[in-house]
Amino acid sequence: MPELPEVEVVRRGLARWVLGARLGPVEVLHPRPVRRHEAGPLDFAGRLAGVRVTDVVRRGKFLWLALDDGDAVMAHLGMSGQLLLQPRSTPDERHLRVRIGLQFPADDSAASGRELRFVDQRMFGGLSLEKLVPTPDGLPAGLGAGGRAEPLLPAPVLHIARDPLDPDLDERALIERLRSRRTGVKRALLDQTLVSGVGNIYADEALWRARLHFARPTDQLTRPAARRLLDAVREVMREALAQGGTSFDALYVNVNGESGYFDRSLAVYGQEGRPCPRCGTPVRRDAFMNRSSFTCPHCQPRPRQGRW
DNA sequence: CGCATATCCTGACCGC
DNA sequence: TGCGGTCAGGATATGC
Repeated sequence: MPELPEVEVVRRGLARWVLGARLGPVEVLHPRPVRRHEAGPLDFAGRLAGVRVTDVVRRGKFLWLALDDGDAVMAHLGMSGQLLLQPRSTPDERHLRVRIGLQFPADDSAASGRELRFVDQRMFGGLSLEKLVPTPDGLPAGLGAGGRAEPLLPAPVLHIARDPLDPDLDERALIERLRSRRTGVKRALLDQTLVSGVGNIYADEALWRARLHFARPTDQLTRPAARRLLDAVREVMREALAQGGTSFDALYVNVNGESGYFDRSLAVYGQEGRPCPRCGTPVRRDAFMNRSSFTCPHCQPRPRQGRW
């Protein structure tokens, strides 16, 4: 499942290869992934044709192509979304949903002859055309190509909080907001309006590193504990990015949540019954929020009055 | 308002 | 072989 590190790998790939390209023609093969576009798939395709990509920006799990007409193509990969830069001759993927033609300013671009494909089996994700608006705090919206600070963000991203890798994240304020919540710490981590980019996998991995149980009430967290948790989130995301990012030089942009990182480096997520890498106690799985949470029962003891 | 939960969606997998 | 049930979970709408 694509969380922040996987989306960042895609952003880097796109920034490298799609910057400056003109979009079009656009073909929507399934209406659901463009459901956010009120005027419908045909309008979506028509409006994209001819615009030029000026930057590729990310906040949390949201990604957008800034366009030279002041709008942006916003993308969310949901659970199974992929953005692929494929040769036009490559046969359509089984779950190809949107095809976006690319015209490059120079014929010698390594990406010439390729098109951008949105592939998504389960269609929780999608693409939409959005207005770019200033951030409420006046700080940059996110980082684009070459580390450029972009001042604008798509309107639907306004309520999405800064992510742990954002240099403008106000960590002190976040810690106080976290501690003022009346819920369990994992629920808070997954709340994209508090801090963005964290999904089920990195939440479990960070909680394990910080030795916190997911049901620990947020208002019981000391400031140092909250700080350790945020550091753990950043650390696990940076490590994942380093491993997942090994192939972003290749002319191929891919995310399917099954990079080598997933197989090799997860301490607890998906590891039910396997030994905790720290103490050897078998990892435990609990149902939580209609999904699973993985913990080491020894390193992360359940609080007496936990909030699931 | 803050917090919790139902919903969307497809395909792999399992037991019968 | 087929069938029904379960599971995966990010964002959002709705409920309390």
